[in-house]
Parts: sequence; structure tokens; C-alpha cells
Amino acid sequence: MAKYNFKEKEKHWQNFWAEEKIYQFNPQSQKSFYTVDTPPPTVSADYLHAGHIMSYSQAEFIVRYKRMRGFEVYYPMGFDDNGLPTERYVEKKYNLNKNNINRAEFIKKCLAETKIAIQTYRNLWQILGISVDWTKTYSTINQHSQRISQWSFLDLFKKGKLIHKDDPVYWCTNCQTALAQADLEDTEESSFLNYLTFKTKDNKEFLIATSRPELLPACVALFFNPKDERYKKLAGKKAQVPLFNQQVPILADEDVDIDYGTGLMMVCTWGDIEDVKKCRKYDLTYRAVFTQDGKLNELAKEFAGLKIDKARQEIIKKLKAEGFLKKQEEIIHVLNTHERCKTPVEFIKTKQWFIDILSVKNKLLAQINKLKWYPSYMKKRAIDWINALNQDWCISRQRFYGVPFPVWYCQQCGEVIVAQEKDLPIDPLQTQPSNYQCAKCKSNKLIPEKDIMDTWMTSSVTPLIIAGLIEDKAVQKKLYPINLRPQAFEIIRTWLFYTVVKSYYHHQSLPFYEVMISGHGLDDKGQKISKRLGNFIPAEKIVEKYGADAVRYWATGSTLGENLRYNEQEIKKGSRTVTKLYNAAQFCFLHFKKDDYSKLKIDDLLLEDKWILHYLNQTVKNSVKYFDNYQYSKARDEVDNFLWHYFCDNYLEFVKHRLYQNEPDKKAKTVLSYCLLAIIKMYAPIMPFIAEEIYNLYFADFVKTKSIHLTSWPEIIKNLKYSSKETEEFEKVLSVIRDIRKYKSEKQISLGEEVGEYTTSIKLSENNIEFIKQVAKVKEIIVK
RNA sequence: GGGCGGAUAGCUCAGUUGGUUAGAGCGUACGGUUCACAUCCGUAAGGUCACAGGUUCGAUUCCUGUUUCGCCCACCA
Repeated sequence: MAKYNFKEKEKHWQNFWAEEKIYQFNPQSQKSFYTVDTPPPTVSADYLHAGHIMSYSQAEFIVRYKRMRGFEVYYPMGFDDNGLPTERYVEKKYNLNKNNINRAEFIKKCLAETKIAIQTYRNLWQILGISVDWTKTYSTINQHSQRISQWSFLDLFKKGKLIHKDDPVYWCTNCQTALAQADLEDTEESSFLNYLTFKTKDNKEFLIATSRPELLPACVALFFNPKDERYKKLAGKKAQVPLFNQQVPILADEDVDIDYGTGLMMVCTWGDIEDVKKCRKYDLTYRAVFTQDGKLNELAKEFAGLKIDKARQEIIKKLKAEGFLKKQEEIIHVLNTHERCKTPVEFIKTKQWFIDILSVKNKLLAQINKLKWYPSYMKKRAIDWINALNQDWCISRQRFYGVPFPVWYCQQCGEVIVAQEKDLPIDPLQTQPSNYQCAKCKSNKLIPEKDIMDTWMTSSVTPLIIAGLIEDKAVQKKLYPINLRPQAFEIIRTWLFYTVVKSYYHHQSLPFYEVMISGHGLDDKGQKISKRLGNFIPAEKIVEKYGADAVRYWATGSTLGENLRYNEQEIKKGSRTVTKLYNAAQFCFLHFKKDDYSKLKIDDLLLEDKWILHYLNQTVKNSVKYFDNYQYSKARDEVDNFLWHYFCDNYLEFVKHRLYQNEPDKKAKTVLSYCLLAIIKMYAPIMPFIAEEIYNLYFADFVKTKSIHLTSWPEIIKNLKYSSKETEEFEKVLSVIRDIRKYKSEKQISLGEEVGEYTTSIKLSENNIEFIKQVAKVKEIIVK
């Protein structure tokens, strides 16, 4: 008997699907559209592992299911290649940094890397059988995406939602760019709380605890809690800062924690967000000491030019030497770092573009509530994030590889000039508005904006980008808002949140109706997979070894929203399921002739036929219920159970005696073929290759649809008339068969061997006695 | 410090609105098969449902608290 060669067959069907354009979206279709947003993977992942397989497969199960449920599915593919992740990747690979980069050269390198990465991803999606319409792809750096990102900027500009301000902003001193709150990640760091002596003009000494003595030159005020009796006498006085000797006011504020350190707080330009708040609230002096590349400036006197952490050490040394340092306490504190490079972020005052989000928090919360979340508890993460926001969305980055701002400034008066919509996409460094004259100052000299946009400026309009890939405007309208956003939980605060923001401002609508949140892929010990730990097998290797169907089978294993361990046992189970399906099909086809495929006639079925069809009905019903709620793992369990325990272990055995006859029973064959087709259809979303293979071995000729993936989901057979009496009857039959099997097992008799007689107390009809004698191989059944 | 999710068989996990004996797969033990099955089938052993209270006729399920793991968030200088 022919074995199923997954390597050969999977390759074959990949090509078949591509050549026959099975997954191509038809904009003219009369069916309802079902659009899926694709999470553009960042190209910097040059290692693809089980986690990538898992997250993409999980979204794709739904895509295939919906296609078979009669929707015209629009499933394009995007590649997220612009922005800092790619820049970081290229910098590392070529050992570059911002200060030794030629902008044009650098962008060229980024584009080249992008191309390679896209190919790597595309290859994996193809061998996995991800059913994307490959004629509809985009990358976040291409002209189409740039045009829409810039349009988004212009639209927000017109609507007055943009703020261009010179303000303290989160800053990465390593990447040397402004950041948004969402780009931060907390890290624990052990450090020292240093108790330093300050004194007033009249030489009254007191202690202040600080973990950042390098900020002493930037100190602008001291604060205590007005309820704190210890310091009331200091109110209104001035203090002298050790080493740097500037005089700073001593003020009271209720936010100061009496119990932390000495209860006195040193406020600087700016060590953290609390400093920023206090400086604003009390309009304190501006004394910034940090430079954009993470050093101290001339305010630090002899320490000027030192890196921040080096300066801290040196200043502590000198404080100690001069007797200002009274004691040090070891502490562990949390600090914000840039999630891409883990460098602690600082506040630096620079001019940046922001999107107003703080003033519409409540509106955004309402939008989040209107979305349908799967699983529902994930909504809380978005709500918590919005409530925690303390900065508007900073969208400008002092980097090179990304979408340019369509903006110039008047050299003389600084007036902002934005591009015309018809000219997009545009790079202000390359192009200038012709015949320009400033309306305010009549100058005709313009300075182009050289910053680029936050990469999420593009990712946040993916629904518009994918709708825009279709020419027809009427179809575009039908594609937006889209139906489903599949994504992982760690980008709720970015991809999901920002997309909701954009859609709210642009269209006063939701960008999508439903969101399906998946978890992470973990290694076999439950650890997060990471390049650094090297705890993964490359994705292509896994597929090569077990086949795409088997790996996809593993990927169905997690409950939605939960992490999934890499588990080779499960993949092997997937392989076994493929084999089982193939063998069951082979067995059927051995007996089938062309004319055995005919319409099921319900009226003249035997009891065992009704029984199997009844459970098939249940399986179809449940699979629909589960898939509709994105519970693909439960849907799979249902089908697995039906295949192994109802169809193979029992029904196939029940009908063998009807097939091995001179005149094989045609009814049995009809029921077999009906069940088999339904089974492979229900497996098709999960294991598309084996389903297609079996379909084409027999069914394609009759169903007259060239791919199983274009057929429709099995229907529930109505009027089966499997009465409760019959149900009860057949349950008795099954229990007797079970007993006989047990009996034979205990007596160590082969199941295939015919035994003389078997006695049961269960009352059975003549027909059923005959049936049991046939399938359980017993000569005589005695009912007592 | 706040929030979210988990803790069920040796392992990985299901357990639907509270209701007889808590399930599956893998693994283990014993047996049978090679006439669809790179096997497959049958039978069996294995659980104080993290812990402690409470509500109830009845709790793995609901409530409270504790322990513990994971994740997210936070300005404690």
C-alpha cells in the first residue's frame, strides 16, 4: 500500500494552490467579505521558530474556516520592515551607530536586509501553507504604505490632533531618538540610595537620599511633605547643592512620601516623570545636564563629557572625599529602558510631533469597549494601558529608515508647511513645494523635516493599507472596518491601541470588529523562546522533519490567549493523525468505485449507519460552534474524537462484513464516503495538505470543485430520524460489544478470533444479535 | 505596590450554567493484532482537583483569605 509522502505531497499542493490561485480574493464576489488584518512580522527576526509558526497558523485556521463557511476572504500579507527594529538589526550586523552612518548608505543597507528577511518569512509561510493571497502584499516601507502613513499625518494635522512642541520627552541615549511611552520596558536594577548632606545659607545641615547623584548639577528644588514636622522650619529657605553649590528653593508638596529616604526629595531637570511634573507645577528653573548621547554637559563642571553611569561613580567618589556622603543603602529599583536596546531612558527637551491622546482617553476607552475581544479578559490589558498613559503619543524619531514627515518649516518664522495630499508619498529632503512663499513672513526659504515617523504610525493604519491594495473604491469601502484583527498580547498597547486611535480620529469608527489574541510559543521547558538563550529549533527544520500538517496540528493545541509549549509529542500526534486519515481513506478507496459516490438516502439506512451519521452531526455542530468562537483547539478535539473513536475504531469495523461480500453493500459505501468527506473538510483548516490530497484522490471528480479549500463546510443532516429508542438500542449493542472485547482481552483471545458463545443479560433484538455476531466475531449470543 | 491569568493523573492539558464513579493524549503494565494503519486495537493501574475557611442538601466549579508560578502596569526620588 502506498505510503503518504508528506515532503513530496506538500510541495505539490503548495504549487497547485499557487498556480490555480486558490486563495485569490475576488472583489466582484457576491459573497460577504471577511477581512483579516495581518500582523506584519518585524524583519529583524532572522531566526524563525515554533512561536512564529504558532501565531500565524492560529490566525490562519480561522481564515480557512471562514472561507469554507461561505465568505469571500480577503487575507493579504504585510511585512513590517521600517523603523527602529530594522535599524538596530542593521547596526548590529554591520557594527554601525548613528554617529558614523551615512544616511543614504544606511537606508540602502536597511532596504537590502528587508528584502532578504521578507523572502525568509515568505518561504516559511509557503511551506506552512498559509493561505495568503500573494498578489496582495505590502511592506511598511513601500510607496503605498508611505502614502497612507503620510495621509494619516495630514488628516490628523487638518483635524488639529497633532501637537508640535518643545518639551521633555522620553529619550534613548543609545539610539539617540525620542520615544513613546509604549516603547518602554521596565527593568529591575540594583543600585545605591545615597544620603547626601545639603545645607541652608545659615549652615543648617540636613540629609537627602538620592539614587542619582549625577543629577546634582541639574538640581532645581527640594521638596518635603507639608505634614512632615521635621522639615516645616525649612519652608521658604534656600539650600545649597553639594559640589555644585547652586542655591535651590525648599518647597512643600503633598505628593512627597514622608517615609521614603529622609522624607526630603531632590527635584532635578529631569530624572523621572515626577521631576517633570514638579518642574511644570512649580515652574522651576531649567537646568538640564544630560546631552542627547547620554553624557553630562558643562553644568557638570569637571564631570562634563562623562557618560551618565561613569559620572555617577565619579561624583560619588568626590562626594565621599569631601564628606558629603553620609551613608549608602543598597536598593533594587525599577527603571524604564528602551525595549529595543535596554538602555535606560532619560527625559530630554526636544521639539517633537505628538498625537493628542491624553485628552480623549475616555473616548478611546469607549472604543475599546465596543470591540469584541477573544478571549474577553484581554480587554482589561488595553483598558489598564489607556488609564496608565501619561504622555501623548510622540511620533517623531531622530532616525533614518522610515516614513518621512510630509513637512517643511519656514526658515525665517518657523511656520509649519505640510505637503499636498496629491503629492504623497513625498520625502521633504528630496522635494520642496514649488513657488513657495510663507503666508506670514513672505520668506521663500524652507527647511525640510528630517525626522522620520514612529514605525507604529504605519502599523496603526494597516486596515487602510490592506483595503487600499484593492483599486475599486466601492470595494475598499466594503473592506473597512475589517472583520478580524489577530495578534499577540504584548502588542495590545501598541498595534491594537494605536490602530484604534487612528480609526477613531480618521473615521470616528472602529478599525475592526473583533480581535483575537494569541499567546506565545514557549520552548519545551516552558521558557520564553529567545535568540539569546538559543532554546529553539529553526522553524523550517521542524517543518522539514514532520511536515506542515503535523506542525500545524501542534499549533492548534493552545487555548486562545494562552502560551503554548513546543512539544514534539504533539507534533508526532499530528503526524499520526495524518497517517490515520490517509490509511482510513485508502481503505475506503479500496472498496469504492466511481458510481459509489451518490447522494445519501436517509430512508433505508441501517441502525449503525444512523448512529455514525448522528455523531457526525454532533461533530459538525460542535466544530462550527467552536470555530465561530475562535476555539480551534476544541474544534480539533471534536474532529479527532470522531475520526479515531467513532469512524475508525468502530464504524469501519462495523461495515467490514458488508464490504467483504460478493455484492458489497452500496449503502455502506455511501455512508463511508459521506463521513470521510465531512471529516477531511473539518480537518482542512488545520491540516490543509492531507485534506487536499485525500480530496483529490477521489472526491474532486464528483464534487466538481478543484480544491477542498473552496468547498463548503459540512452541513448537518436533517431528518436523520435516529429516534431515542434507536439510540437506546444501539447503546446496548455498543455495551455488549465492549463487554465481548473485555472478555476476549481477559482470556487473552484475539479480537479477530471467533468465540463459541457469549452470554449477556442485556435484552437485544434479533437484528442486533446478528449484527454483534458479525462485528464481534461470536458464534452464538445468549440473552438471559 | 496594583491588576490579569494559572495551580486537576508521572508529563502536557480538557472539564460547558454547582449534581451519581473528575476526562483525553502521551507515558506505564498486561494482552491481542501485521487481511486500512512506518502500526493499530483492547484492558488496566494512576487524582485529598495548591491550601484554609464560608455559602449550599451537595463545591474541582461560587465567595473570602493564604501559598505559589507566569504576565502586564506603576513617579516613590
